[in-house]
Order: sequence, then C-alpha cells, then structure tokens
Amino acid sequence: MSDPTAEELVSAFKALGHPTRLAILGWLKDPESFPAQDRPATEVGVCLKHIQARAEVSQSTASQFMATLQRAGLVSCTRVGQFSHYRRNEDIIAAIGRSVAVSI
Amino acid sequence: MSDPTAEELVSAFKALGHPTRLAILGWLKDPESFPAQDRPATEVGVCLKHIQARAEVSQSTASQFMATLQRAGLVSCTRVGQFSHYRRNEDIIAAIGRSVAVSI
DNA sequence: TCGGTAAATCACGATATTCCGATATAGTTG
DNA sequence: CAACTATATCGGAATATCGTGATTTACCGA
Repeated sequence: MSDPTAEELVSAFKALGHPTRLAILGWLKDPESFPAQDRPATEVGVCLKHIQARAEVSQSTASQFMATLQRAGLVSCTRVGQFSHYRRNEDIIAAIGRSVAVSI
Repeated sequence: MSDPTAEELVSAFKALGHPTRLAILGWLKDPESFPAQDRPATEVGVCLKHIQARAEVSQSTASQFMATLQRAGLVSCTRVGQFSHYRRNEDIIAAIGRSVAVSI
C-alpha cells in the first residue's frame, strides 16, 4: 500500500477525531465480539445494526459515522442482501500508522 | 511516556485534522529551515512569526493554531522576551505514533 | 515613561459538524 | 403484491470550528 497523501491523512485524522468513530474502529478489530449474524463477521464484516447498538446512536447517525470512516478509507462495506457489513481496511490503516510514525 | 488515553488521542486527531496544522507540525521537524532568530530554533523552538509567515495566515490564526496543537500536547511553547517559540513534543508524538500502530 | 513590537485573547460572521427524525430505497418474506 | 426490515439519504436545529480584525497584555529599547 502506497503512502497516503497529506490530504488523505487529514481526512483520516478528521474521521478519527471523534470519540465514537475512534471507538468503532477499535471495536472492529474484534468482529467476533459482536452478536452472531447470518454471514460470519470475520468474513464480510460487522452488520451496521450491531455497530449501532454498541455505539448507542440512532440508525441514521450510525450510518453516517460509517460513511465518514469509509470516505476516509478506513473501512469498507460489503452489502449482503439487506445488510451492510463493515470491516477495517487493515492495509490502509497500517499505511496511515506508518505515515504517523514517519511523517508526523 | 505513558500511553495516551482515548480522549488524548481524539484531541490529537482533531488537531491534526486540519491541513495547515498538520503541515506546521511537519515543518517543525526541521527548525533550521526557518529564518534565523536571536535564539537558535533548535534550542528553544521556532518563533511564531516565522510559522505565521510560512503558513500565510493572520497573526491571530497562527496563534490559535499553535494553541490547538499545544492543547493536544503535540508542541510546547518557550517564551523568551516578547517571542513565543514552538517546538515538537517528540516524546508525546512518538507515544501517539505507537498508539496508532497498536490501538488504532 | 513612552512608543513600538510580539503574541494572546476577544467578538463575530461564515462555514462545517453533529445528531436526529422523517423519508426514500432495496431487499426479504409471506 | 403487500408488509416488513435494513440501510441510506434528506432536512434541519444545535453546536463547533474557522479565520479575521480589533483589542489587550507583555516585553523591549530609547
């Protein structure tokens, strides 16, 4: 994964500059800690409903939080039927980690 | 340096989630690239005026940018006479880098 | 002490973010 | 097809951030 641009870094920092979004990204490191779902979370990601329940925000807010994380490249979405599943983009997150270590 | 709390991380991400502030923190890695000043920048930090000039913002904005970075713990200020000098808190920045690598 | 300079703080309009309920869109099931 | 469920998007009110000029505070030198 190539190094993120300054613009991409800013976008990631903005997304992480919110306690709930930062927490969600942490939760997604352990998808199995969420309630069971039809398709295993380790494969397709965690269903939005479960993220919403743990974050204790409205459905609308949960959806927008995930859209923000997605625009920042931190997570990706897999839609299966009616369900949107979110999981971490580990390679991009690692690249950001490297950038923080090197260029910040 | 102990690990930053989630709250401290959020505060740092907020501060870095702005292109100019992110750039300033990068500039401060090379204090000698700024114009010469009475007290050497490598010792006390870079004078606000020089940061303001490079960022091309008003004096007020420059001062507030640095206050934001300071509140996030990313820089510290050394006042010498009428001049405020800013430099990176390398230990805290390193701790945040470690947190990003580990907990993000 | 006075005039000048540096920086912090204040006040404020402009803009963006936050979070929600309501609605729209899709898919699923009977 | 109709009712139901999951999610996305819209519209909006509350709040926060952004950037500025004006003011205040602090320090300096004559």
